[in-house]
Amino acid sequence: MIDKLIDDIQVRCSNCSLDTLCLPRGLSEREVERISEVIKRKKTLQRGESLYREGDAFKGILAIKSGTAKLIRDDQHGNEHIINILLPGELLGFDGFSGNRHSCSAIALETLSYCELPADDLETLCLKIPGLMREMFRHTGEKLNHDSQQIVRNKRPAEERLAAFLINLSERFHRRGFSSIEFNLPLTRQEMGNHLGLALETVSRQLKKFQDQGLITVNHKNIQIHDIPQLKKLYL
Amino acid sequence: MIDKLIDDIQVRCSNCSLDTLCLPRGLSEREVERISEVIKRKKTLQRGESLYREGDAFKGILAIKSGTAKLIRDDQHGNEHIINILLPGELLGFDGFSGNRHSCSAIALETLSYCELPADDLETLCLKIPGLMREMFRHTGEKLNHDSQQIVRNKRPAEERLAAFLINLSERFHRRGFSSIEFNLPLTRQEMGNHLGLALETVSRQLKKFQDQGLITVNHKNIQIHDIPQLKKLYL
DNA sequence: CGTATTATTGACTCCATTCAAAGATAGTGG
DNA sequence: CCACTATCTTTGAATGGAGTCAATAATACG
Repeated sequence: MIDKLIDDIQVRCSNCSLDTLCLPRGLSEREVERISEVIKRKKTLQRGESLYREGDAFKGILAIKSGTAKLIRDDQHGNEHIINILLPGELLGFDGFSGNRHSCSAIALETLSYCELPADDLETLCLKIPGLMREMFRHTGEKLNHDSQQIVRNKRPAEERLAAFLINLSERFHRRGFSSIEFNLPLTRQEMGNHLGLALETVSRQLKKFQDQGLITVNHKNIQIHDIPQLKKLYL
Repeated sequence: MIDKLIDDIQVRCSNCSLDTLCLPRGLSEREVERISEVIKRKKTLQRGESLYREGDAFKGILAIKSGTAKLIRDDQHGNEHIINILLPGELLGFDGFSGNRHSCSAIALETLSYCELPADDLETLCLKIPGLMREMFRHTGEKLNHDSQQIVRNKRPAEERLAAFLINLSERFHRRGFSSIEFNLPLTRQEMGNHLGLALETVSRQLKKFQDQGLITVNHKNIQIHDIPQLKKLYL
């Protein structure tokens, strides 16, 4: 009973600490109020549990509230390919837009809570709230840009890919109020490899090389970045 | 004067031979009539001319009427990366959805004619024609799927990438009423390399290998596919 | 017909993968 | 609390696929 009340309060986007990052970012106060009425707070997941699986029916656009997730596709050889990493305030589910079936799976990388803008309401809501439609288009556009950027980046040498990945994480953590120079990788070496198109050994060796060069300090999943400009130089 | 009349007639989607492939595919007859009123027929382009350039303001969603185009991003080293190839009836421009600026350039690969659904009308039209909004979402979803598929495929060996590329072209030509076993590549070896993340020499060698294996016959840009199932086996 | 672009082919090189083994960490249950 | 196991990470050595360099050939174009 109390839990339900708390949920009702927390799910209001205007009370959410992520309102400057998440869907509300591009919406007016009134518009946020209206989408708040249909946004559903979903149950918390543990590492390894899925937000949705490839082939699932599209149920709605999701927003990470806390924790991180990976967006993956499995190939015919049983290898996992990580298309993207999702941080709090980021949206996912757009891969379900075509054919109303998801073409990717979304898996929690750690304890994760999230919200859902149900598919049923999405269309009606877009008609009533033009700002929402614009935001949906903008977000899909950003996803497209991310993917094409990824296609380009994956052709570069291991050193550049990893440098770009670290800086990208750093900047995204920073925008969420975390430190940009010290954070924990939400991924294993294997997963970083899957994301960057490298063998896990290559990731390990490359991290060590950055450390030997004094650019970073690696301690298992903990990363300290000492020289952001130098790291950026490697791929810019 | 006469030209203008012809244009007015041709631009009506219901009279267009591509109406089963292009935007009209997912729309009712009435809906097609309504979008026809705002669709603009654009002037014909020659090889190398651009439909839009990276950084350009988003002006609308485009549809290829005849000819082919490439969607590219240039990296910091002046290398061109081909994100996608566009055939008649296919839509492009979605990379302009975020920030109202294009993040890619679209360049004609041969003489090309195309239509435009202007950005100004897009939003109002989506509000009036729910089917159009659904179609826009579906198309962006398909673009996302294509890109993530590309990310996965680009990690595979050269042989698989090229086989998949040839079969993909074959099937898309087929859907447009062309032969699936004989067609002209709209790309140079260099461009195929740029698309598949390979050196042009690798493309050339790999094509020769397929030919030596009796899978295809290559004659400059002309390709004859002799054994589609075997070619598919290489990557499935 | 000459020039520029595009394609083929060979030889060499190198970056990243693969294979292999050892070391470290976290989680589990006795 | 510690042993035990599974998972993850590091490091080395060898291999190989594709890139680079270079020269030639073929084609398209003005």
